[in-house]
Amino acid sequence: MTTRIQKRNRRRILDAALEVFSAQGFRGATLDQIAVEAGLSKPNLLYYFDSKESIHAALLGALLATWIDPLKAIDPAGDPRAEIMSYMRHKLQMAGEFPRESRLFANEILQGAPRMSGFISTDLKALVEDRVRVIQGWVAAGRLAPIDPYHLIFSIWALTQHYADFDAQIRLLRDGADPLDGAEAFLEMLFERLLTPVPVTQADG
Amino acid sequence: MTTRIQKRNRRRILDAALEVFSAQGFRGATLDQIAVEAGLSKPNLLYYFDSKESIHAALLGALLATWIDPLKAIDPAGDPRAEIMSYMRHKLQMAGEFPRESRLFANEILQGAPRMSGFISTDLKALVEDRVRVIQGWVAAGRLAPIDPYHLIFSIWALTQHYADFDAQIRLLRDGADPLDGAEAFLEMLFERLLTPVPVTQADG
DNA sequence: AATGAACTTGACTGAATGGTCAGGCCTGCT
DNA sequence: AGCAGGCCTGACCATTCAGTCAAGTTCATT
Repeated sequence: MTTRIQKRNRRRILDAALEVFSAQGFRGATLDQIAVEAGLSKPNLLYYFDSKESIHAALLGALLATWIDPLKAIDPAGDPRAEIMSYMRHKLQMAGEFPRESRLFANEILQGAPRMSGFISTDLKALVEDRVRVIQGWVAAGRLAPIDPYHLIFSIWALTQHYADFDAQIRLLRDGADPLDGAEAFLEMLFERLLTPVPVTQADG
Repeated sequence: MTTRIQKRNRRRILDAALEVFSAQGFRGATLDQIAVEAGLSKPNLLYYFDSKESIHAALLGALLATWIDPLKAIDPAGDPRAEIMSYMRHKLQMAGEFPRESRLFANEILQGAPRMSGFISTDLKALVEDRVRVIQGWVAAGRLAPIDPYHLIFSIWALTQHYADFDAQIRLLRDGADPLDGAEAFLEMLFERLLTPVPVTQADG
């Protein structure tokens, strides 16, 4: 069983580790940094977790569920455009609320997903393929303008996570302003137009 | 002056270092890895470069110019939509041709741009601000539908670099298919629609 | 062929870092 | 209060890694 102290310290460690891993990557992070950030001694860290690796694994494990939930929430019976817009909004909100998690994930993928390829090529792949089929179904039923479902999903990921992952760059370019300023309105417009079939004009014909 | 051998070995080292740094990040990369990849001994690496840091600096330095060139190439006198589409296409092509450079850059920004904040907050910032003004000028002149110039630029960066930076994930999700398959057509459509003003329909009024 | 400069390397050093361990300190329970 | 188990730590170890160096080899030039 887990005691009160265990709960508190595990939480502290994971929070500190998220801070450090997301900012430095796995190899760049050190147990000493995490220990300082957590306000614990290094041996005490290793009392609660077997190794640096296992702290990282715990973080990734916790991340996976939260990461794919919004994609699951897409309702095949709902209005196609509304469902996709809602998914995009949800992802953008997560980029704002959990930027460290986003960067942890980005670090992992950038390095070739060494500790996540299993999850990606099984669970995530199955889910994405399912959602791809949902979107294809919408298109086939004439409820959505023809679109490549994979690239639609990738574009939502790219555009929303960019605000968390490239936060440092955006801040430097915009005098420290919150990177998400104006992002929602912009993405709203972007996806609204992307999902709206363009009327054929005489000029094109 | 630089000899034939110097030229060859410096090139080998930088190429090997790009391979390793882009895949492992600065701290994750080791001089031994780079030495093996370059087919040289570690002390020999340090005969050509002062330190690990200076190899990295050389790579970033070389990257900067190539990185901002396309943005410079946007012509204020050209057709707004054509110029922006051309910029997007150029960036996408770079993601395909220089994915390692893109990941090197992504690694750097993810870690908070510790070695690039100077460049970003001066040169790049000035250039981006200039291009923002160009786009605002186009909008003011009625040559382009109203749009937030910053987010337009960010969206081009996000969408194109995603294919290089998240290459591993996309490959795992699409059975190893080239991530760029279909990307150009998709982005073409996306930005075409984004930059095309939507006609007002009766349903909205 | 001779010579000096450019190039190369095995063997090394010191610092950083993940992890161990013996022993001490709390905390909750009786 | 006493005590058993959970909690914590200083000191330590082994490994990794950036960087050094003295000594050798190759190259261009004459």
